[in-house]
This record gives sequence, C-alpha cells and structure tokens, in this order.
Amino acid sequence: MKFETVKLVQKDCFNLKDIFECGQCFRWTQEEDGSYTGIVKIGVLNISYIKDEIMVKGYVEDKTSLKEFVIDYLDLNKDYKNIQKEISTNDSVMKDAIRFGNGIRILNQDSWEMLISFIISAANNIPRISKCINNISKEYGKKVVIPQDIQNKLFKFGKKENTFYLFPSAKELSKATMEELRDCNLGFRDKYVLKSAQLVSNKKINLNEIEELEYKTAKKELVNIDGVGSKVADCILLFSMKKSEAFPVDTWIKKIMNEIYIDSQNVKKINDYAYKKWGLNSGIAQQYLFNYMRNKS
DNA sequence: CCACAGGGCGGCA
DNA sequence: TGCCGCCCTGTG
Repeated sequence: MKFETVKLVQKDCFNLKDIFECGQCFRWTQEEDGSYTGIVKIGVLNISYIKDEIMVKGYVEDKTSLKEFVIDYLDLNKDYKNIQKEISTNDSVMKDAIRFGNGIRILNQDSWEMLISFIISAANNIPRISKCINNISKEYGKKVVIPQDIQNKLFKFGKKENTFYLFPSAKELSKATMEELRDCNLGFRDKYVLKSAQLVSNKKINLNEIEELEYKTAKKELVNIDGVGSKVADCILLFSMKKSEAFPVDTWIKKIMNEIYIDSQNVKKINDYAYKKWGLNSGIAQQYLFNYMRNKS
C-alpha cells in the first residue's frame, strides 16, 4: 500500500455532499472538517475541497493509479451540464430536482460490491444497510491499518480511527457458513448473499461478462440471481456497469412518477415510460428525482 | 406492541 | 398479469 494524492480542477455539476449522500453508495462518511472518507476497492480515500480544486488523498494498493481510478470513479469525463439541459426542457419538476441536487454524479463502483450491497438494501434503511456492509467487511474483508505518518497526511483534522476493512471478495465471502453470516445481521437477505458469493466465486456468474452485454440482456441475467429483482438489478447496472439507461424503481420513485408522470403501479410500465422520456439519460434523471424526493424538507 | 424501511419471492386468483 | 403475506432487524 502507498500514499498518493491527486488534485482535480473543480468541474460544473460536482458536489461532494450531493454525490455521497444521494443514496448510491454506503461506505462514504462525512468527517468533522467537511471532507468525505470512503472505503473503495483500491483502499481508503479522503476527498475535500481546497479552494476551487478537489483534493483526493488515498492509502491505496501499490499497483493502482489514483488519478486514473478517481476520474473513472467520480465520472468526471461525462458532461452533466448538457444532460441536465436535455432532461429538463419543459419539465418544471425536473428543473427543481436538478437545482436541488445539481452536484450529483453517478459513481462507477465495483459490480460485485454493488450486487451484494443492493441485495442487502431490500426492505431496509440506509444506516442499517451501511452497518450490514461494515459487518461483513470486518468479518471477511482485508484489514487495512494506516501507518501513523500517513494517517496524519490523510486526515489532517486528526482522525483517530486508523483501521479499515475492505469489502470482501466473492472468494473471501464464499468461505462463510450460513451460521457465521447470520451474526452479521443481514436478516432474511443472508441466504441470498451467501448464494451469490458462491455463484460468483465458482464462476457460475461472471459479472464482467454481464457488464459487456447490452442493458436489457444484462438485466435479464441479473434478475436470475436469487434476491435480485428489477430494482436491485437496475441499481447494479447503473452504479457499476455504466448502463445509463437503467432506471431503478423503488417506493420513492414510484411515488413521484405516479404524482407527476404516469399513473401505474406496474414497474415495467414505469421503466418503459422513463426510457421513452429520458432514454440513455434515465439513470441520472432517476437520481435527481430520488434525491429530491428523499432529501428535500 | 405496532408500523415500516430504497424489495423479492412464492402462492393464488 | 395483479395482489398479498411473509421474510430479519432496528427504530420511532
């Protein structure tokens, strides 16, 4: 592991709070100095603003390039300004939602981690989802202890906690027994999690191959997995497989779609409506609407 | 004690 | 298809 920093120029449509608190990720927390600390595939990151720049610091695996990772992870090559314009013409509700969450960007996260995270999200709340993920990481993931000198550079505000646990690989998690996993308090979702870990570990499921498929075919593959339905599949596709047309329909989205756009409880009909209206921008449209419903007032 | 949380599944019309 | 009860657990 090594310490590395990257400075990025501030872009349009970029805000740490919007990005990390719009519900797309579960392992980022705000620190007392306003920066955000997250545990990702390559290690532990801390992101803050310094004047007009974004400062990314990381204690990461030797072989990785922090800059390359972060540009992809934070989706910095996409033109959100233009997407905002496209999806909000003649739509005052979407305009409000965009004004409210102007700095949202869709993170490009790890597909295996998203599979498990969103299986856990079913009929659950965000604090508890985070807790569950931390539990399995602590039990089965790699332990990362940050050396004191690096700790001081990574967290200038004086964070004490220096031990973190990476999200376990499928192989690591597949070694769990049902009884052990039960102690992680996943509830009824634990059997789905273990089964998925075994399938991915045994290569009966290859998430990289699924990612290569077109959206609809990839979704069909994903919903075959126990514990993965339409909503969870769309979350995986959107947050880790670069499928920008994925439109996860949960209770909040159902609510606002019924109020404003289409009067139906049928998830497939809502999906079809979204695709006709927003096309390849459906995913980001969903995030603006979800964040607006969830976090306003 | 009860309802409900960013769903999914299985059973039944 | 559409609808419903149930699934663990924590919190109000």
